[in-house]
Amino acid sequence: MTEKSARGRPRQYDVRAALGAALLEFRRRGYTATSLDHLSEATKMARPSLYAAFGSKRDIYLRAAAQFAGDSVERRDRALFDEPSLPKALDSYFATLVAIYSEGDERPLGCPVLSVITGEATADPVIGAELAAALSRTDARFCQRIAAARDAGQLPPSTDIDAVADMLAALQHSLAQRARAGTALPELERIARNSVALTLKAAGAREP
Amino acid sequence: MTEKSARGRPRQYDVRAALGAALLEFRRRGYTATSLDHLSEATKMARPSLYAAFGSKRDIYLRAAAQFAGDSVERRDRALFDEPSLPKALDSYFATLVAIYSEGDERPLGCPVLSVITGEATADPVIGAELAAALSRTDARFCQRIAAARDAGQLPPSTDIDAVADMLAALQHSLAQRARAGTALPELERIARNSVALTLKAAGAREP
DNA sequence: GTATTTTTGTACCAATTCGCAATAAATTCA
DNA sequence: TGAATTTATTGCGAATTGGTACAAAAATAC
Repeated sequence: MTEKSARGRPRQYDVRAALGAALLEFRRRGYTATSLDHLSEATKMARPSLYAAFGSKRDIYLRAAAQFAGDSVERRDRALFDEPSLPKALDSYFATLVAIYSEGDERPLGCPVLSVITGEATADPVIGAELAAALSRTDARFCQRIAAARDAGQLPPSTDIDAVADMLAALQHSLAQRARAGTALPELERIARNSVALTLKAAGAREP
Repeated sequence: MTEKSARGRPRQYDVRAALGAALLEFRRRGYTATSLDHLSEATKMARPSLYAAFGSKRDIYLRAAAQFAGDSVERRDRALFDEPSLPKALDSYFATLVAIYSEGDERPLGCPVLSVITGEATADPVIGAELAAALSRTDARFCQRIAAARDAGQLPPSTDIDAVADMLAALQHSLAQRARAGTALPELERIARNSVALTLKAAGAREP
């Protein structure tokens, strides 16, 4: 027996697809320069429908970014936490990351948060909080992963977890910035590999 | 004998001061969200006057950013190149940098380029080129400084100049991003000190 | 004093922007 | 079948945006 839908005219949009299309627009232009008309075209939804479905422009961004984060976090966490070897985990994580940053168009679009809302973060408190939260999440993940490696004996007991995590976060911020500036994927990959190797060297990682 | 001015009504604005005020507005809001009205108020110049003096909104940004870069490059180069000891040079350079990133308002505004135009870089080719050029200039400076340190015997002859420079550039990108997200100066300083120390350790720097 | 030049200031323009009101369309329920 | 509900659509409004035309103001030159 097919499930009966609720009353009312059926939706012509798919929430996930619409949010995905919206985020691509935001990534193409940056937050402010993406208009409701851009979003309307991309989602094939009229502006009032966008408002009814998702709320204001800012709400649309926040929901789209959250969906993207939710979709990609598993991919990234698998790379970071499922591999017992720290060097391999980091290489895999950053390879995944630069692939994400290079997705979407014929030229890289960078990070859906760092590359899209950085300009607006100071003047708009909600956007600023979103940027700060994104940075904090990344920091927390790297701290967690470095702590796990130290506890597994792959790093010295005296390892300064925060300092090493800061280096890895810096690499992530840099890759996003470079992707946004047009750096090609192979170059991003080279930078990631070299920097991971140097960071591990500095941290005193045990050879595998 | 006082110098006679040219014909015409005397200017009521100072070019340097106007461009400085304009850049502060751009740093406060990001590029697109800064309107001609914002710039007009900040510079105390009417919009037609802004056009006559500096050109379009984009021209204003580019000129203001160039003036800022010109003013701060000496400060930064002095820190980086005048100090023979690489660790001291880098510490001094990044201390200068985070001070710059924290200047301007009661909360840090980050980098006048990386923190302001990143969102617009993909859709506007001129802005994109400006972002890419800023990244390239930073890369070139770090490469030059690391090569000088290797040639002075402070780093091993086999040092991978590019890889080390990439790490330092990553730190700079990260500090800009963190400043923009509201990170306080003491925290930026801590991250910079720790990251410089780890980078030098990875590079095999000689103890002073 | 008039002409020329440069700058300032007012007024205006066309287009865009975000957001809303009202209505029509498409479904289910009673 | 009509009512209720949800969604889509058209039209609109107020405000903003980047930019321009033109006249007035303020100086020098003759």
